[in-house]
Amino acid sequence: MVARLRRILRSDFYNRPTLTVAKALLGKFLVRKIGHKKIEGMITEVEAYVGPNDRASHASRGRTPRAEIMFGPAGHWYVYLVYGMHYCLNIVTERKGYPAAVLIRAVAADGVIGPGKVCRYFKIDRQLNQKPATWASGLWIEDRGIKINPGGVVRGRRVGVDYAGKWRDKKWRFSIAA
DNA sequence: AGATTGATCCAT
DNA sequence: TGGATCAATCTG
Repeated sequence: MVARLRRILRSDFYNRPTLTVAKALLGKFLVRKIGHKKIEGMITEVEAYVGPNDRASHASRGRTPRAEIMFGPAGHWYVYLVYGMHYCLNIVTERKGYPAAVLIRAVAADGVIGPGKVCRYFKIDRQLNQKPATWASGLWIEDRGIKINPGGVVRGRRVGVDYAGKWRDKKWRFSIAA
């Protein structure tokens, strides 16, 4: 019997190039703790939003109150409302002062679900915005020893960013091949 | 294909 | 202060 690995990812994991972090997050486990209950699922799809010039990123308009967290240190949650009804969950990456984050687009838990449903399923709302991804905050990511080999990763264009000019075609969406 | 929904941002 | 925009989902 193999010992069950459960290692909570720390800030040094997130404080690396965003594309590296995005790919490395595939196969990791998102864990939500509410009281004595836990909600868990494996991350299956992510998107990278990188730097101040990425027009698809909220940070491209500078340090606005909403995007400010993306300029902060790695390993913090960025939760925001889209379309007036859904929350999206992102984890801030790279060094303080460089705005970047990875959007958690899909998680395998009772079937694969999209970004709005991820937040509904995991009971994530703005209370978690700007909180660290630690046990204390009630939402973190664990390494459970699952390795995704590079051949099992699908690369594609990001979703819903047709307005983003030359940044539209960046293949910064990564998912686990079905 | 359209409705829904509201925070955010920018132009006025 | 008002209007356009939006990293989504559901319904028909």
